[in-house]
Amino acid sequence: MLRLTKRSEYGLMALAFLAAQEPGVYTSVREIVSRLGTPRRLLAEVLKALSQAKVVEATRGPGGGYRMRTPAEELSLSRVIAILEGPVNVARCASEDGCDFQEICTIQEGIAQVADRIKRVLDGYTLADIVRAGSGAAPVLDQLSDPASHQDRSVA
Amino acid sequence: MLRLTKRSEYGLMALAFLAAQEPGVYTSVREIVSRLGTPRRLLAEVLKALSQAKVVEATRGPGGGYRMRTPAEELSLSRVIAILEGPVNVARCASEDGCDFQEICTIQEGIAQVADRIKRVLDGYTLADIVRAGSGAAPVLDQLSDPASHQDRSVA
DNA sequence: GTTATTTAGCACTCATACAGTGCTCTTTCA
DNA sequence: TGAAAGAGCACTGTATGAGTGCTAAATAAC
Ligand code: SF4
Ligand code: SF4
Repeated sequence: MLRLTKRSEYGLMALAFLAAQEPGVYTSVREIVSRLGTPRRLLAEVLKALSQAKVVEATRGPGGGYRMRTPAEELSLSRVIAILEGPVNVARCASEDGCDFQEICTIQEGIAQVADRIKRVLDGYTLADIVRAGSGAAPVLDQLSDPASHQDRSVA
Repeated sequence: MLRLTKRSEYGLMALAFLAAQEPGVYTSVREIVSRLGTPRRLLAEVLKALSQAKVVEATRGPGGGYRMRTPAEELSLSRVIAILEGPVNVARCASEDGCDFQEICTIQEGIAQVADRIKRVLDGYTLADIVRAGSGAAPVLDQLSDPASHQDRSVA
């Protein structure tokens, strides 16, 4: 359906929250959930995955919890998605499970291009960008990836 | 999983095939399937949907089938996807079913931006572009939607 | 060192969307 | 009149997504 999963969204919300905390301090799942209102256990699963991927780090016991490990400016959206729901493959032939039509498929190249462009968008957005957008500082990016611009080039 | 459904892919393959036929002639599902190797009934469903959406037109009876109705140059990828699997909504809060977190969500704006950019990519690609890419005419679009370019603007 | 707190690990269940199929009806041409 | 082809309807199986329960291991405080 070409939609982000809740795992990704919960993960991003939690990361945005963690990134806004005082650097170095640990925040427990309990507290994060009390702010976000997400299902407790599910967010725990998500944070565990992010921890294993070294995006955040954890400490157990009283006063324990999670804190950022990768700077928000260096954490791309595609990275988060890849951790939480697997690698982004708009075209199934690019994924490991492949596609039965690869031999005869005439749209393969075209779809691959589209997939690549979408991948670039996801690669280009960092957690910092996501957070910043919510703070009113709406960046101007409308002249980028103009809907029609690539046609002008390719037809020539 | 952020992936195109088979409906969309089958649809695009069929459209690419139809667009390559002699203008005006009708091609039956039977014949299309014999070339593409897709499940017969499923492709029929897909083409029916495309027909109802006025993208292709159909004639029944012997010698009947489908032919293009919307020119390949005017048929965007997002249009095809919308017909075959519903409107593209990378962020669920933008869709009709909404999201429970909209009130407190800090990533809403950021995600909306990402979703918008992805939507633009899909809007910008036409069936003609998809077909053309397979014909060796690989357009240069690498300097578009540069992964880092929007950061430079937004930080300033 | 016992206890409370908190993450780690494991293994499920339930809901939804995707993929694919069967059968009948209507239209159309020979 | 009969064969060909799309239109309509309703259904089944499978995969993925969403969410939960329980136990073990680590850590800090008492
Ligand atoms: S592009 Fe062609 S080959 Fe690649 S997944 Fe889609 S259908 Fe299969
Ligand atoms: S962005 Fe925030 S509000 Fe929109 S869908 Fe994702 S979580 Fe819900």
